Amino acid sequence: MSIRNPKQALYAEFAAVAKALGHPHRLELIEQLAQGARSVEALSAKLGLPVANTSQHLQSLRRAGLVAAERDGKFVIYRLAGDTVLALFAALRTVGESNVAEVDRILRTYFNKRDDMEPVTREELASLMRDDLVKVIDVRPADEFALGHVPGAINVPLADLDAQLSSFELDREIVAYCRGPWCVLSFEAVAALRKRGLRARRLEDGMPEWRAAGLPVEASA
Amino acid sequence: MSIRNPKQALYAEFAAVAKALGHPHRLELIEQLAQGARSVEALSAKLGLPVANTSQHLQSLRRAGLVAAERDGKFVIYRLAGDTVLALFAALRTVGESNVAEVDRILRTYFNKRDDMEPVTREELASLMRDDLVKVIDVRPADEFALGHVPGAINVPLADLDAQLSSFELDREIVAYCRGPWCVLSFEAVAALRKRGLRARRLEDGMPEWRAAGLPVEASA
DNA sequence: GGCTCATTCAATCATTCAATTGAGTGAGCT
DNA sequence: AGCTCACTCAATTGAATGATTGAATGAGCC
Repeated sequence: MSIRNPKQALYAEFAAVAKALGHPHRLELIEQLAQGARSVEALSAKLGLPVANTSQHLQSLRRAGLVAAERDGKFVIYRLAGDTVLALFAALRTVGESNVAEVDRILRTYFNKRDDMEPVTREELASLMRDDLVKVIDVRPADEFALGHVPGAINVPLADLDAQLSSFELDREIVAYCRGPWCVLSFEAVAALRKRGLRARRLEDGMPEWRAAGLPVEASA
Repeated sequence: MSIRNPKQALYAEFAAVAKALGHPHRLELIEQLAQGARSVEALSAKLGLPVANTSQHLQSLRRAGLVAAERDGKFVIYRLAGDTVLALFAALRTVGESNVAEVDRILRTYFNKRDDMEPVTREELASLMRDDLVKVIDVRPADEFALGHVPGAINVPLADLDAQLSSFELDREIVAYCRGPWCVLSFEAVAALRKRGLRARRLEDGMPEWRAAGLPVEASA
């Protein structure tokens, strides 16, 4: 590196942070870590990547200050470096959503974007839950549910939805949530429930945003 | 590209946006465009880069949806694609500031970070100006000042500061501002003014943030 | 100590990126 | 039309990145 003025030095650092976000796998890692801290092995299984590859991506995220790692026995547990990372991720999504035509196309194709899928806001759900007016289902895999979920929610991974249908009362609205704003699972869960004649809506965003909003979180043993 | 599920497709798009931010020159371009729309030539002069290189960086920003371009006679005028871009840039700075040790070191070395340089908030300045209690100086180059500035501010590029010193009343506090939160110019202006016995403070952040906050902006002819 | 397992490191190869150069395009001007 | 000027494109070079492989490290466990 040649001699730089302070501004260039700062911008080089910021660019390094942005560069670390510039790979789909690393964004997926951040999404996963937003659910809770995990080992390299767990993350590599989630993403379906070789462990060495996962490790390298995690290290580049760590060098950029986006995640932190600490050893726990044989495992190395990675976690997000702070709440600002989540805010950055959200800002990135917002820009993509509002400025990239392809993103809009994908959202309209695969998600029934803003059509009949109007989500429940977090505040609305908190209020509905106080009055016990809704049943809340968490459609994420069991391990993510275990790391933290909306208090009182029950875990119904998508594959188990049919099996558990009989336990749903017909007169109570169901609210489904997932990892984040565009987790297909909650869209599919709502679609499936409606097809069976139940009233169902999605929660806006997902678990990390619920937590970031300062709302209560319950963790399993 | 192989067949991807919707999430991977979305994340590939978001990663492309992040990648576009992953180069210091492109961040500088965004900072410049945050002051106002400019031609390729003007931007290349500002950054001190060859025109062709500037053009290519601008094009990669455009492909990512971060800036837009339109032809005006012989010139091609680039501008930011929207307010969300500024929010993303701010989020990136926040992450860098809170998570990257090197950023902290630079800020402490070159800027007197948060020591005796406590900035004036935008709201405070708006109020002080209503009562005509302060003199506001814009220390950016004249061309940036012309694209939009705080109403009533006078343009005093750093080089002209000494020459204009005599016009400053001793009993009125001076508030200096610049391009953004870490534009050295306003730090240096405040330091120089204080050395000469004047009361001076910086405005928090800079012009783009003032504009984004919905405060009034005045443009020169 | 020696074994196992999670993770990291090191080496390799293919791909992509950044900067430079010089040629090409398109709008205005005479 | 022919010229100028602002910008873009295309081709080249060297550097950086990403995926894969297999070997090293380091912490627990026997």
